[in-house]
Amino acid sequence: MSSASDTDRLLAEQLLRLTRRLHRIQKRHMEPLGITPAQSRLLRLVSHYEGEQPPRMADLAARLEVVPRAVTTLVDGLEAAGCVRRVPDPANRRVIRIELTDTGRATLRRLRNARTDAAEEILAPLTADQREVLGGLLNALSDAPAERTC
Amino acid sequence: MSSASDTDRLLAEQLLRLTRRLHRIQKRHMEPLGITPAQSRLLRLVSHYEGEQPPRMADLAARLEVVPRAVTTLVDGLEAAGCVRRVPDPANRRVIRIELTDTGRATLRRLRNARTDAAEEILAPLTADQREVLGGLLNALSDAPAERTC
DNA sequence: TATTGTTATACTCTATAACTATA
DNA sequence: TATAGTTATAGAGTATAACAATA
Repeated sequence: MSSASDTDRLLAEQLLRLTRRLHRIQKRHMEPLGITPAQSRLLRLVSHYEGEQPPRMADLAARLEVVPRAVTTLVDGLEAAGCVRRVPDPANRRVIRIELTDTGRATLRRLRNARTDAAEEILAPLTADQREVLGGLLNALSDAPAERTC
Repeated sequence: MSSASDTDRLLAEQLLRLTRRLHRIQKRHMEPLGITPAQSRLLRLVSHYEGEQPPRMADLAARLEVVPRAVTTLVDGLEAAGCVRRVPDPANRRVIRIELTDTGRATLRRLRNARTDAAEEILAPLTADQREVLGGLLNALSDAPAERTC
């Protein structure tokens, strides 16, 4: 006997278990680049602004769904690695804009392979069709529409 | 233009983003019970041994896919909350077995609602059919067969 | 007074390494 | 010598609260 809420709890549990594995795998693939998974997400987010005005700290926090304080630490790390630059906004001197550096762009290219390898490793058991179905379901589950990769 | 590896990277990303949300939601639902999500997982795992011999620390670590040291802290917390008991194994005095207490069983019952609510909250956008498909895919993705809930 | 980002602090989760007590 | 669990330590990720600078 199993009810619908049994299934739902199990689903949530499997989701978390799977993601713990994915996180471990990503970390392992990214370690040689000196970038943590959270820094990688932030770096890619910054790259999405290329061509527009660079994002503010607050923009990044909102898009990552974390508090601004969390972004400070991530940017500290990326700035120390030379991947981004803090640039004060002349129009509003409270605002700091985060610019991608050439090093950052190079790191992103190397990161792409690491992320691909990690994704392949976790998704290996699924066929291309199944991956598409999974993508559709995950899309339906997120409030916001999917972010563009690369 | 998007390649298969684009899709895969995006999928991994969505998975992690979704799970960060789920983790936040679970935490919020469990906070009133004084139990963290990781403690909740351990507590449920211990309950799966009811009727058999209680699990050793090493068993729990293996099943949770973490190092034994991580289990020590979780059991510390659950023991302080009165949910489990450390019982030395008389047959092998290096071994410690983790027994569920009545308080632990009561907490599990209350936890069940919290976990259901959290799961419903995150799965709300999906129909029952979609949830079933998702469950199948997640099952295919895990090496080990799905753990029993409850 | 409200906004932006920071310093200060803390907690969860997990890891590695070295140690203790058994076996 | 190998095993089971611990103490000690560290680091990633995230949070809240108080604060400085600016608007």
